[in-house]
Amino acid sequence: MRRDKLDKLRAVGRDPFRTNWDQTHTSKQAFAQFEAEEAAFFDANPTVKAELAVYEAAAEKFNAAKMERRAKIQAGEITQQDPFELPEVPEKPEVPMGAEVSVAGRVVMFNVMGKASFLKLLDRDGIIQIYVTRDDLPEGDYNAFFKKMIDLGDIIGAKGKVFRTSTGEITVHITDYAIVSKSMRPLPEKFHGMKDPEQIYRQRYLDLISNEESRNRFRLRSEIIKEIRRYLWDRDFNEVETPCLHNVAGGAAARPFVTHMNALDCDFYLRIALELHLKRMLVGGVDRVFELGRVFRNEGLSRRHNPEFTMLEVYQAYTDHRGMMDLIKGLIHHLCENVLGTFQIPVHGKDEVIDFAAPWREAKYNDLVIEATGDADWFTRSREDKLAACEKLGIKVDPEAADFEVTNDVFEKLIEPTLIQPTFVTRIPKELCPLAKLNESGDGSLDVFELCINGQEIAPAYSEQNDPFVQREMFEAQVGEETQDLDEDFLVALEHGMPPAGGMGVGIDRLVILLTAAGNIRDTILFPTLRNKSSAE
RNA sequence: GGGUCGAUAGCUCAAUCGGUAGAGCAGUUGCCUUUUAAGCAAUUGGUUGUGGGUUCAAGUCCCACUCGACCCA
Repeated sequence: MRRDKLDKLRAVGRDPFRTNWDQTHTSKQAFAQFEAEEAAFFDANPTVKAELAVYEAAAEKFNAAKMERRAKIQAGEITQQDPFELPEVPEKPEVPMGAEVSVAGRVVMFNVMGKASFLKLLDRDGIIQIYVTRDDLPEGDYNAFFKKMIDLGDIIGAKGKVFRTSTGEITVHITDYAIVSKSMRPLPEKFHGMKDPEQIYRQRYLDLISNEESRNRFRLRSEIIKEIRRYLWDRDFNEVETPCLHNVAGGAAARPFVTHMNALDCDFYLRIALELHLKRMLVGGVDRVFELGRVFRNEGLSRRHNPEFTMLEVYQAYTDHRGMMDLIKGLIHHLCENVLGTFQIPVHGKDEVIDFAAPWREAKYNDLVIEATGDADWFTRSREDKLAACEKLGIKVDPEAADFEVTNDVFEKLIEPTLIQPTFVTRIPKELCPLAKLNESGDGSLDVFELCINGQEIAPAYSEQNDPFVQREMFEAQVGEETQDLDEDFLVALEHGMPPAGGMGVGIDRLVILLTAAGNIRDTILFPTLRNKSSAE
């Protein structure tokens, strides 16, 4: 269909896919410039400002009456032909037009009103309206080309002076334009936007064009990442990039993806964590180090899990998990202040608000379990008694699960979902993590915390294990459970001496879910993992 | 992996008990020089996810498959 238009455009020497357009202003920049010009004019002409206020009040009444009439027509109470009176509106006081701007963007609205038209262009900052009349364009252009050749979805450039319409919208009154890139396919429905989740993920660009909420969320994600970097750089952390292809998939308990390298004829694992390489950096003397990178876990998909996700890991020498508490609290406060402009974040789908400004709770793992089970002697009971107790509590547990796994099921199913406000869960049992230092108390708990917010784990942090002998023992205990291979190279690194350090991992996607009140990890990942679908049409 | 629900025009959605597949937006053709989901008039658009079955008759009932959503493991 639209191919015909390509030929017609080319026939008169207009390239439907131009190489450039000189965009001098984005929508936001044009608004800012005009508002400044307008303010300067009002300062010099205070009477006009007063007259304009009178006019705007009248215009508002006029528009309200018009809307009311339209609503009545829609409801069938009156018809288009019924007589009607609209309130009088005084002559609009003259405000000079602003300077000329050149804008560009995708046409997302096109109202032709006879010899004049309104269009809206979507650019990287938002949406700006342009206005054109027949007489502003070269003879014949408006009827033969402007109205005929521009479709919703085309990318156009437009040049003209800025003004404010009678309804108060800042608009560019254009005198020159060009179709910069013709769209061959129609846009999604303009009012409802794109709804089908599958299509949103597969064709995210259409979602971004038609859904402002989605656009805003991904802009926020970008700003969050920018501010995380700034926060860490300001505190003298070095950003590094370590390999994605690992010989041993270590640093976490997760099933890895396996891939094959032809040149060396050997298998590699896609990394499941950043930890072991970043600790090698500590050994190498990079005392403050972080990496923001993708990790891959070959596990299920859910509202909270995508097989590839973005992780921040931070390591700081000469501190411990307590230092990490200050760091993550400071980081989230920084994001609240510099990105969101608020410390209170609503929870998606719930009538609840997370208050980051209030003091953050700190609770020991064991205390939380005792509180949730109502059993002060929980930890001295046998595995069988615990299993029986779980049944009473309505928690499904694998009957083969080890003692600590039964308890951890209680934690994950009964406690974690209730931790909505920021909570540092400390003193986690040593079986759950082989890479942290044991607490001095000798009770088998670790000097670690798990920061839980909105019922999910956001950031685990450790006082990092730097004793190579203890580390080896703890690895060997884990390898038996087939979750991790033993990373001999890492142990050799530790044997060279690693400074005492605090380390932390932050799931960026989950953080973004939290901070943007999204309901699903897939709303925070541009192109979430989906099954291949051959009929991509 | 298990359960529940879903897939109808480019998009958002209808279609009663199994009986001629419709509407709005988008598109096309007109009218309209400050519109705001603009309006008015006309008009195009479909192998109802795929494959099979039951039936005089299937978008609708049955079976299998594909893709997805939600919940569970």
